[in-house]
Amino acid sequence: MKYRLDQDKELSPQIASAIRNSIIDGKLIVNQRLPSESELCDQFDVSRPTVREALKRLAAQNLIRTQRGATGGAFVNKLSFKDAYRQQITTSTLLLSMNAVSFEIACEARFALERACIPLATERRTPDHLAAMRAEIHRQAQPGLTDESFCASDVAFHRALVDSAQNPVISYQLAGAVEAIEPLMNMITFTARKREKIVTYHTTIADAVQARDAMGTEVALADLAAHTLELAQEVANQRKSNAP
Amino acid sequence: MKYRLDQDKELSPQIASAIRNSIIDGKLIVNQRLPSESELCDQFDVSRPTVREALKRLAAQNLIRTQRGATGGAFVNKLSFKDAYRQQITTSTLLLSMNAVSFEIACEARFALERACIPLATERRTPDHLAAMRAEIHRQAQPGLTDESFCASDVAFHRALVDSAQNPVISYQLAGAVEAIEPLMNMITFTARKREKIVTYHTTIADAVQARDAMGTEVALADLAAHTLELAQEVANQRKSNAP
DNA sequence: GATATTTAAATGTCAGACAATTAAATTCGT
DNA sequence: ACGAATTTAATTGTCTGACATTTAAATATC
Repeated sequence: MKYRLDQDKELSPQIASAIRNSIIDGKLIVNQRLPSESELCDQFDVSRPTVREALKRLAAQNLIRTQRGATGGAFVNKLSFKDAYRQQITTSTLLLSMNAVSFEIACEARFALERACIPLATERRTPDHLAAMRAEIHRQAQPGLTDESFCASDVAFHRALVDSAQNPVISYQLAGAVEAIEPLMNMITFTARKREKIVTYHTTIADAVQARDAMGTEVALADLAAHTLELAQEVANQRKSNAP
Repeated sequence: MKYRLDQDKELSPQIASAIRNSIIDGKLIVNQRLPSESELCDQFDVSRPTVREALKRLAAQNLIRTQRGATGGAFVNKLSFKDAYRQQITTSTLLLSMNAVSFEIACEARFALERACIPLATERRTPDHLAAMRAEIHRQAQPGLTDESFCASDVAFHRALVDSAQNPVISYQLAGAVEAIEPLMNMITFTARKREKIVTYHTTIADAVQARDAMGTEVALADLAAHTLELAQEVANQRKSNAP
């Protein structure tokens, strides 16, 4: 079955698009093998490099995987939540850095979105989730911790909170919000952040989650958001007075 | 300046990765021109098709754009919010369909996340935002509307609500949640959905936003969520009794 | 029958060529 | 000297054909 391409446009995006649509429409299902490269050459009436460029585009989106060898070929990939996380974090990170999003806007978005999971999190949290949160708090209180590790632990804490909602779609969506903003947060961590205070806020949040107190959790998270913004202001002011 | 690649692994992903990292690290900044393909061949010591496969991977992520001609080449793309939206919607849609996410989980996530924007939306909404919401409600009440148009208007309504928060990061994050779940919602629209009732809920939401009543908006949205879930249950039950 | 070898099919890479596009440089006419 | 038309050069897009590498299945060998 031949597929007609518009010869006036670039070919490889058209091929990629055609295959992508087949996947979205369900004409190609998960783990199904695509035709071999030479078969695709025949179908689309193009050369192998052109087909390969199209396939690489799809591989970049994790839509297909390729295997060499006799029974090899390109297979429709089951897009895992993990792959989707990673992609989303990369995209969000680039988006923030390239569009010069202010810390205020990013921080506002991050805490607003995180708030979304609280009713479900307080309702469904298990002892395991609580333990994970407590463990990170304990880590954050240790004196020898590097700034980097502290920041990672901070992310892990919020991740545990989000995961308490036990809704993979929410976890996926919030991964981008929480983790992409981490690089911006570092700016603060490395300078003004007072760990003790953060630990206190985290403890208040964990306590409220443990008590299944949605309102209390929301308030505590809002306090943390406000505190974070204050710190950012401080850092900004210091920079202004230091190097004018 | 030569760049060393691991010859035991595939080359084009390594090249793509190296360039991607340069962009993330800021070594390559927006609108900067990358070396020409033949220069990249020299730098990485590979052939042109290999370089091109790497570039196509980056193009698939909207990280670069290419231009032909004398002053052409590959340029670092400014990832726009719009591009990021589209990517996110595609990824989310595939993620939901491939992982057999239930309607309950998706719906729960969608409304939980949308709730995130309400405090900001009620505080910042302008007459324009209200007008956009009212316009969609008016459209939804018209009798001749196709199911498809009704669904599109539904999405536009919620989009206007989200945009009222006037935070582009929130709008971007929620685009995936709201729009990716639309295909799943269609399942309902085309069967049981009672438009009148939806219009009533939308009106209640718009009224609450107009009154800058955050709590009222949250309650109205929660009601809409509950109603949507009920409809889904109905549809599921009907299917069960129709074709057992 | 188990193990080693061969074979075939597929992707990964390379080399060189030509076409198409585009902006700059050049030429030509006035 | 200036403007318009033409040429030129640089760059990406595509093609052809070849070889290398990997992998599983088929075959041969002990």
